[in-house]
Amino acid sequence: MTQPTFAVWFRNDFRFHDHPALEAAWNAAEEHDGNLMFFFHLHPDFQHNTDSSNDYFFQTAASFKSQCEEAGLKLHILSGTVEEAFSLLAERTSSLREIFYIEDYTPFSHERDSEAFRTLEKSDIQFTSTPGSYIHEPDEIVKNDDTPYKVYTPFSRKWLQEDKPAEADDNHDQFHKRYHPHQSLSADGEKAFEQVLSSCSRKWQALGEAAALDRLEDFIDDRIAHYDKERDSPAVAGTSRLSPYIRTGALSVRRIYHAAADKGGQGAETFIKELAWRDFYAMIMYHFPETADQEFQEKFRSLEWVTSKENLQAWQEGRTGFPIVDAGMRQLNETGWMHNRLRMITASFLTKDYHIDWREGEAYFADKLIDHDPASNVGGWQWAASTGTDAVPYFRVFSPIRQSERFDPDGSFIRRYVTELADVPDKWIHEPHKMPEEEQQQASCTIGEDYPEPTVDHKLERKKAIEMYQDKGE
DNA sequence: TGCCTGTTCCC
DNA sequence: GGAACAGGC
Repeated sequence: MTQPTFAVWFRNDFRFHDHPALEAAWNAAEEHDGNLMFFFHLHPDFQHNTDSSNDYFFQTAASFKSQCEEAGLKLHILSGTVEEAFSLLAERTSSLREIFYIEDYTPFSHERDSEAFRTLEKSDIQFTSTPGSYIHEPDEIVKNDDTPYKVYTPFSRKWLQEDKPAEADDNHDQFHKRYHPHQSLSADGEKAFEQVLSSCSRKWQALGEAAALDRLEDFIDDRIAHYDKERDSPAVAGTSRLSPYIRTGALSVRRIYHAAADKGGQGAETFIKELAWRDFYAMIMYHFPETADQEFQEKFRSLEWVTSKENLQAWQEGRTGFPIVDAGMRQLNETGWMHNRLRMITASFLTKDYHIDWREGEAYFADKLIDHDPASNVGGWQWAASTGTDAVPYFRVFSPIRQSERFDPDGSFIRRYVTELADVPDKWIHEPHKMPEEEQQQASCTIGEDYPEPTVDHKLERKKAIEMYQDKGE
């Protein structure tokens, strides 16, 4: 009799530590004297866009594939539509009994998973999900009347009180015992994956699980103690920089939580609240999936956004004429990551100064951010656009100049990314267009040539923005 | 985790 | 002319 096969479907969880689906598959294989198998499905929706977000994701997947191979295991790659991929999987793996995966709650994932279930519903192959992508799953933290929270602060209070899940057992050093080297499951899949990788041309430092665990250790040992004081200065490496690992699953958020909680202190407490924000936005998107592309506040669904290709492009390329905005956008374009303070500033600028639809900004961030998380990205954009739940009130408009003075006082962050302003004196770094001609010459920076004039009048646009929201009946 | 403006009080 | 504060958007 053939041994049953227990598969793990890796999706955005490229790790061995704290992987409950792996643990469950391992336990099932042990119990039934079966085999383990791993696979990843290269979804066609992602295959043709290799902007930095997907580039980073696929290269992490590739590094995990190598990590598996080094451990004597194999990560099979399936390609094609979900239906094609899972039909092929069932056809080629006659002993397949159960597929384990970590639950992911975005509308996209939900749709993809349903398609997979439908494809195999007539077979006797089971799907089994486990938690593992969040500290508390989206349906776990609810109000006393069982309805979902809509405001972060009360949510976070409840979130902080709850017992936290323990980590899954990690038996990966034993996996090879239950792994039988199958032939390549799908030559097409392997080929498609190679093809995608060949168009991923960026060089990333420190990809994958081992690097992620190292960075976590550095953060906990050296930086978390000052996190509360330094996280708002983009010029200082004060944030954890763990988000790309969270997004790819190279690092478990539950591992991060326990490491931070064990360390303790004010910095750790502030940091842990940021982990709660991630759960909060995942929870919002789970309960209100339509807010992935519609305003949470219904009265703002009819806002009349301005269409301006020119301004959108200026924002994307970091030539708005507002140094802090341009520095943030250039950091995103160059590194695939942006400091959170700057995400707020650039998002506020796009929506409140250019009056451009937040969905434009959200889509751009989704393509670029190596830590792109759909729920947090939409949540952050709707926060900045004042259309979200618990969003910034529409009349609290960020001033790109005041924010710059407060969070990059000596302009060192600006100078790092907007190099044409490198020699501009501190006095003018936040508003270089006010610099007298003589000083422009000394700084080798002629405004209007080397660096743009401000593309809009902030004071005026602020007023227009407030009126635009006010008209929607407050 | 907003910013501006106007007022008062003091120097 | 600036600090401190209140109120409005």
